[in-house]
Amino acid sequence: MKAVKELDYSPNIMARGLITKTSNTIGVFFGDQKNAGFEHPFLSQLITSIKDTIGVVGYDLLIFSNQKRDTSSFKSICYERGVDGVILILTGQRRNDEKIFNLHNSLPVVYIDSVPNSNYKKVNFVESDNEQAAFDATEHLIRLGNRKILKLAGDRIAKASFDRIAGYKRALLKNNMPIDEKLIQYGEFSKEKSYEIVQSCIRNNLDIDAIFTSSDMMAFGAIEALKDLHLRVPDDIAVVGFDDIEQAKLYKPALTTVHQQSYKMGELASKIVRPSAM
Amino acid sequence: MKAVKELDYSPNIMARGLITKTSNTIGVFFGDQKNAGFEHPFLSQLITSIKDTIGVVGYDLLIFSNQKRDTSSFKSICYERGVDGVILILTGQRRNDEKIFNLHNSLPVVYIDSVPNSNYKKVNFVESDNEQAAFDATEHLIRLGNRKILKLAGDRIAKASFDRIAGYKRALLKNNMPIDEKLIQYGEFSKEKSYEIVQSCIRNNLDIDAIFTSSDMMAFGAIEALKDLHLRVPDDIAVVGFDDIEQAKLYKPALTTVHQQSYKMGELASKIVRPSAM
DNA sequence: CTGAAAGCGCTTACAG
DNA sequence: CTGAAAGCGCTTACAG
Repeated sequence: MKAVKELDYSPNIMARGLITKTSNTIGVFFGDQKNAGFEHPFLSQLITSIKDTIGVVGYDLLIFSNQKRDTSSFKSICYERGVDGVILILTGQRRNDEKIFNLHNSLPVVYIDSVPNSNYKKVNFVESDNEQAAFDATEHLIRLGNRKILKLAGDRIAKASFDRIAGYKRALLKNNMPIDEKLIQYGEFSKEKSYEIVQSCIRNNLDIDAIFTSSDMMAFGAIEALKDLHLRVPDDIAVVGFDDIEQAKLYKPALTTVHQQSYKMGELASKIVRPSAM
Repeated sequence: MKAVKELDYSPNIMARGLITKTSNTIGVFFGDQKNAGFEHPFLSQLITSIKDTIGVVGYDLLIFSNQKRDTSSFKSICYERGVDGVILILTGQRRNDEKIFNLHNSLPVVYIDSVPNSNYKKVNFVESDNEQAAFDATEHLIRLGNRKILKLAGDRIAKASFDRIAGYKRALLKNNMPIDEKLIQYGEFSKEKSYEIVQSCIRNNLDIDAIFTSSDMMAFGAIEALKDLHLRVPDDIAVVGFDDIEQAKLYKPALTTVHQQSYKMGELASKIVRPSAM
């Protein structure tokens, strides 16, 4: 131990990993689209929480960023880097079933808020109760007297997207309101895309009195579009977001939104991926 | 190659690394204090940009999160994980010279916005021209007629902190204004700490007409404190921030602030740490 | 050009 | 209990 100190020695984890088949590393796959980078506050909070939670029990965090191997399956990428578990946060990203194939039976896997709809019965995942949350948010808008609520949904892939639409529909049905498919648009969780959709809806005289978006960033895009068209929020058109990111509080007037416990979600995912250690 | 496809084979990077002494991995040390996590938009943009830049040339990103080895030196941590280069983003964090000792001559190292003041002549670092930026911002406040400008500085360690104070001082001197050390306070880049400082300054009747903070988050803390004391911004007290994070734009009225090109900084740091590959 | 051997720095049985 | 050997999955010289 004296020599260890003197030489500032520490064991080479690669050599150790060759034997023990462990690396004390948790891998994370992160959306690679613009709207799904760390800049998104909800996602960066997830990462912070994962980093902290696994750090306490001795793990480092590997972010898969290498774009030169985009044809490999997630399974082989995980094997290649020898991670002990993997967390998938693929919000807003095209999911390729081929890439995910076989991943689940080779190491601990958990999705956060982005389990593919076709797959969610077979895998671990952490998410908010999106259906109920969307139901509550929509009812809130209805109680305020709104009747023509535009649902600015996420993508057509993730369970979270579908569930938020389902909650919206359930609230309409419960209040004996018709479901108009033209009032359901897909903003891909993108502020810019949402801006465009709202601009085009208003310009095409779509009759709406409120907008319920599937993320706060989408809500900001929607509000910007409304303002640019000289519509007042919420007087002319009410807007409700989803996520409750920091900006929602700072925004004046503060954005009405659905809170997601991002820190807790990251923590829980970390514990699922390393059940023994935590 | 047919077998490779069929078996979904990919080489074990640990075994390969044992021979080649490379891992196609860039390590990142990140501040571990509350105010320096990914939740800080400036920092999460840096990480996004590093992730993207190194990803294009085939690298993954290792975030050192393991808290169980906090006594090791950075050098031994890097050796242990076999990273090919390391980026240090230690804003707002106590820097321990012992930990950094010897790191610089064992692998490519670059600091972002956080080089220890005692060390900055010997190492690579990427930063804004903080002195000039602080000078410009302070002059802006002076031109608006402000005479008693509180400098809400960062910490007492980082070069960026000192440089922003230096720029502030130079602007005062150039305009024949006295430098009052009581008007320089350290907010540790923290919103909460800044809130407290401003509260206590005002309660103690410190005579100020403007505040120049060293980060936007600190500016938000300052503004919150002023509002809670029923002071108007900017009518009673003007506030200028630093960073130009997304929130600064969304805030109403928009926060006056100094722009930092965070994406470019991350990109540049990535290129320095892997000069051959980019 | 092909194929077997040596060796990277560890851990884990195993022999002494 | 101590110490040498085998082996993890690769790469790189080297022999054939």
